[in-house]
Amino acid sequence: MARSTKEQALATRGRILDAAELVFQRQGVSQTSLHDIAQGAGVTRGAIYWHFRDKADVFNAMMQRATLPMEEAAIHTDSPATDDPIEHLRRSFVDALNKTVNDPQVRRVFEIATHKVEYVGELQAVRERHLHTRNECLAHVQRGLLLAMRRGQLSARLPARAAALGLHALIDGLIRNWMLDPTAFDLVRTGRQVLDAYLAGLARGEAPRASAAPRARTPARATLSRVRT
Amino acid sequence: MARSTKEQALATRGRILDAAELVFQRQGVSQTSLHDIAQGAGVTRGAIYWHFRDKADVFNAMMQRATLPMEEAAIHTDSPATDDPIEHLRRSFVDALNKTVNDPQVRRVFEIATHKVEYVGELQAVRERHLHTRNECLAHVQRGLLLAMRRGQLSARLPARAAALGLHALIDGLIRNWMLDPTAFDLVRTGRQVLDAYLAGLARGEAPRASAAPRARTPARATLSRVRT
DNA sequence: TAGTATACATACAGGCGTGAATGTATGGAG
DNA sequence: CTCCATACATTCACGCCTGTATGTATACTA
Repeated sequence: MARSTKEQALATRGRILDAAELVFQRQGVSQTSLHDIAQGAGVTRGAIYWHFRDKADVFNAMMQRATLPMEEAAIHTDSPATDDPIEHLRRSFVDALNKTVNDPQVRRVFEIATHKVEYVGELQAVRERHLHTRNECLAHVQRGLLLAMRRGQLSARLPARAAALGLHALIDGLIRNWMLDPTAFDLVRTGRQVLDAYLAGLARGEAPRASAAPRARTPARATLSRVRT
Repeated sequence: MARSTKEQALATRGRILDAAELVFQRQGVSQTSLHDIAQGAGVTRGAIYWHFRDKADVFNAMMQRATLPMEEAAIHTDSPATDDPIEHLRRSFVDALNKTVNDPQVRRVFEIATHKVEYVGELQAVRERHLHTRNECLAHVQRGLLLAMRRGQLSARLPARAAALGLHALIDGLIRNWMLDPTAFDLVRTGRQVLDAYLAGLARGEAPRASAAPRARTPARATLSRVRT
């Protein structure tokens, strides 16, 4: 065939990644041959081998294309030292939930990364990149919580790291469980509710100690009254 | 070779499943051939084809062998209508965390099911079984929370279903994140802390009301009466 | 003790996917 | 206008894995 111009080549590359997303989601990564992807993209394997080294390279490119905007957004939200770190975190998480629900590409790639790939061999590196990203996110959350503790918005009964771990696990677990069956519940609404519940728990302190203590303590209400859009 | 007695045959079957666990964990399910498993078990593919239909059948048997005790334990904890449902739930979850940390087989199979398999084709059924199990667990948790609400241990500000969803997501997310890097934090200790924090949040009510979405339509009070076991 | 079902091992045929090698036509630089 | 790098398409050889068919020796049963 004929050689195309650079923009066309880039478009071809994009179509290959688009096709990879769809086929990966349907058949799983390992059950997908480069022929399948090529067919989906309307090209031949030759085109794929031109743009990428092998299937793992296609996978990496696909992941990067989808997660880069997310990571940049996450990093972007770090700089502003707001006067209300709690609300800042809250909004970040709710945004993530919204994006998960509304952006089909994010959902596709997320599902692939969650249920349609085996992290083994070459893909192991991807897993470690995930871990690294998670740790950065965790550190970010931890800083926010620490700030809130200093300002008296949160009780310091449990360490900031543990609180951040829990917060992250809560959102991560919610998203994962929602992806299992998106009709099971409203991710954003439920997410807001449980997020608020967890933050409320952080605001007051620990919780029901071993024996059943019906917890009729002081309301300690004032802490989180200052929430805004 | 020679035919072995029934116990020996059963032992062979067990060795095949043991080998499958190890090889699946190392190479991933799809990258593992029946020859690999046979070699790990010290038999030939013929033995595997005698005991199982194909690789998916081996996988299912492996999953079932590991998860059956867990599910039975979960079901077992349902019956006693304790007078302290919160503490009951708390102990169940902490037990799960302990088991995750201490039982190497559970950890192996969990990691395989989480990161070393693609839920596609025949394995899709496994995923649906997971979902079913999760729903049962969720219903169980929900009943416990509802009971606690009726007894005044918990505020009924957010519906029992959402609270259960969050509780489940919290534990699930914690376990998943811990599996990513078991050295990152102490699962049981951190689990206890965030669990208590979340329950404390449930005990008091919601917390920061987001002025963003002032969905203060219904008094949100009726939720308690609307939900039933 | 003979026969049969069991519990495997071995042998065979076929398909499929990969990677590399090769072909080819065009866009752009000089 | 020429030439070369680009952007693919096509072809080929190889290995591996699967499923099945067949072999075989033992345990059980009557």
